[in-house]
Amino acid sequence: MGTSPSQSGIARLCTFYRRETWIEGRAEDQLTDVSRFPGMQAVAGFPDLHPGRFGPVGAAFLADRIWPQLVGPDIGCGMALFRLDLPRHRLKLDKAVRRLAVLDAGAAPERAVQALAAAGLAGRIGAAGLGTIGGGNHFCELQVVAQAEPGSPLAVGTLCLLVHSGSRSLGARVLEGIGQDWRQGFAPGSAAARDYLALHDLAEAWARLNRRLIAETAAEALGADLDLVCDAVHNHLIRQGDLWLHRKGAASVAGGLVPLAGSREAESYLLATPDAVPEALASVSHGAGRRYDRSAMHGRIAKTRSDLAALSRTRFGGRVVCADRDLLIEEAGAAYKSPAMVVADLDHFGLARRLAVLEPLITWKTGGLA
DNA sequence: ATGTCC
Repeated sequence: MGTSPSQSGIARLCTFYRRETWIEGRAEDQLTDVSRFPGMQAVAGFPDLHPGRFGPVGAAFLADRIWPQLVGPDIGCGMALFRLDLPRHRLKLDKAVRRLAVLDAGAAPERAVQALAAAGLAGRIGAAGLGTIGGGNHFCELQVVAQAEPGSPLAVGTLCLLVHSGSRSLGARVLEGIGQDWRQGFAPGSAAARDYLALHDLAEAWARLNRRLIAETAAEALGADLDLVCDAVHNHLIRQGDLWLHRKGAASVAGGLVPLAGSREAESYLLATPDAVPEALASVSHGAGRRYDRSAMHGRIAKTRSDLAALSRTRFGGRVVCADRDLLIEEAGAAYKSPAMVVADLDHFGLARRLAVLEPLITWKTGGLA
């Protein structure tokens, strides 16, 4: 673990990647910048660290103030893994792709309203948009367990759904709606902080519900029952005594199990997360981390028919459904680092242990024209 | 990240 010398008034900064792990310099600069925010107590950087708009992604920040930009616009975004009771031999890939097209419409309105009420959120936040995946790096992926370690809750051959999504336009509206004052952070107890926290908590609850409804919609389309294995939020804010823990692209280990997303060309992982290293701020990586930003990918992959066709098939024999050609290129497997290296780093520092390896079968981004 | 910006 890399640790900066701690002095009075300077945050403790710990990084959890080995020397041989490539981290973009600009992301490390952002991590240092944030560690110098007034009142910052501790910062943890993980091996999927990469640059973001307001600060690094793949990090956790403990502060005596509330910094909405360190959570970002997609409040409550997270990764949820579900087990399906569908036997693999009954899965017909192309038929499943056709059936999953219902994902573009989101959850049925009656179901969305009912789920919102059951979650105690009726009248506090809208049901519109529930069950929609969104854009960017979000997806709903059908996976199969390829390897399982002792203690894994998932057996080899089990079909799963991994859902990566958040609060859609709700979280973005929260960040935009609080004006520009947030650039200096909010003092806890201030009216601004209370307003932000109330909306933040709603957006986080909505996002968790959103992931479940996406998975339920997909499972129903496949004729399968499902049960939740784990759901780990990675963009949020949570109180820790007198301090505030901000996570940006860093998964909470509160549930003891965390899904770590691979890419279209790399396996995902189920991790056991013991929370035994206080400097890691009860957080781990949530994915492989970007190697190339979105614009750089357009310079690396041509928008030819054959290149786009290649991106729609994976080395696992799977399918990628993404009618938005730009997004397909921006989210190509080549845009991401190796999740195996990320997991190796987390294991090296005692933050996570590999329980299962999952291969992608169908990645659903968007079937409609964007 | 955004029924987003060009």
